[in-house]
Amino acid sequence: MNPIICLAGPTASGKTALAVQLARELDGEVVSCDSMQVYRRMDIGTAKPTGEEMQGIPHHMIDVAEPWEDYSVSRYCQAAAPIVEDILARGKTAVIAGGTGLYMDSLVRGNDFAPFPSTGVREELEAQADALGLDAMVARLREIDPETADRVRDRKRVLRALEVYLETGETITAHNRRTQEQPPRFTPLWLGLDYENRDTLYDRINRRVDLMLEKGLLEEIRELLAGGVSPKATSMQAIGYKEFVAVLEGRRSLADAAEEVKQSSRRYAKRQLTWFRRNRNIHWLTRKDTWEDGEIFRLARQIIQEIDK
RNA sequence: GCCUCUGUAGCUCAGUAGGUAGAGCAGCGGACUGAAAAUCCGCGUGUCGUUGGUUCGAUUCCGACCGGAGGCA
Repeated sequence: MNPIICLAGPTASGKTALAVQLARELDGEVVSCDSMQVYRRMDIGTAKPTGEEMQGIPHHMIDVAEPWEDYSVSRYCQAAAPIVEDILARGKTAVIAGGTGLYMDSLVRGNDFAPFPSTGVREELEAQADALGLDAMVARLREIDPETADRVRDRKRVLRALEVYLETGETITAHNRRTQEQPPRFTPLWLGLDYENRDTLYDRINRRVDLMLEKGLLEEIRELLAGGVSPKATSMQAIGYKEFVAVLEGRRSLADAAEEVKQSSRRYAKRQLTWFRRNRNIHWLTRKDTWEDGEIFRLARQIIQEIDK
């Protein structure tokens, strides 16, 4: 029996409930894999599991950062990997569940990240990009790392690739190749959650946004801002936060913002599915509209048992 | 009841002097190695209301009908 289960899926697909059910069944603990649930006091808008929903199952990697900090993949992996090891050492099952594909893949593969640039390097590159234009930066990248220059065209990645080279003297292509040659850190059993009909998932997302507002999302955001969190902080770029900050500042109507949150969440779900679809190891649990709660769990259990044989 | 306007993509609309059509938004697909709930790339998905007529050919012209909006009564 594989003591590591990765449970992937788009937002609002039911990961939280299934993760807890699996952990109960398999004597496990949940390791959250969510780039926004790491922040404390961002509870409603990130759909963080409540104490009741956790049903006594230990949950890790939730509330591990302050909302004014800039969290990152590497920080996540550094903290989560030892936790997974520890769960295994205690003879329990680690249920790694969440929707942040980059974090999950990086944790499992044991990705090594090029160091953060020394102060000023990123700012300098940003300034150059502003002055010379993105094309000029791509041209510069092409001289040192043509592979990345051909593949990548968005500003963030072009600048990051340059930054890594300037800082380490190694191209990001070489760095990635080197880390990918390493054997993966963990070899989990992969499960993916999806709905047979996209519209069903979208309905759930829409309803959940309304529910968040009813639970007091606006008040939660008000308190975060009052507590000194800048609207520019990474945490405030989360869907359901950045839009409602504008409402609190009187710059847009609640109805208008709520619509955008729903739409952004739907697009986000689509991007998550795109990310996970390319993972050929995932056993997809496709939920049909007619299914009742519990059926998805029975399917998951059945798949786990079959693989075990 | 009569008159006028209107009906084209999921929505708002453009267009074809007759040769089966295109924008925005929505949607769909993809990429992704220290911001990833971020960032970026690609793709029109269509009984042109219905039905007759004219025509080699009708979404386009003509008639009728159906739906919508407004006006007169």
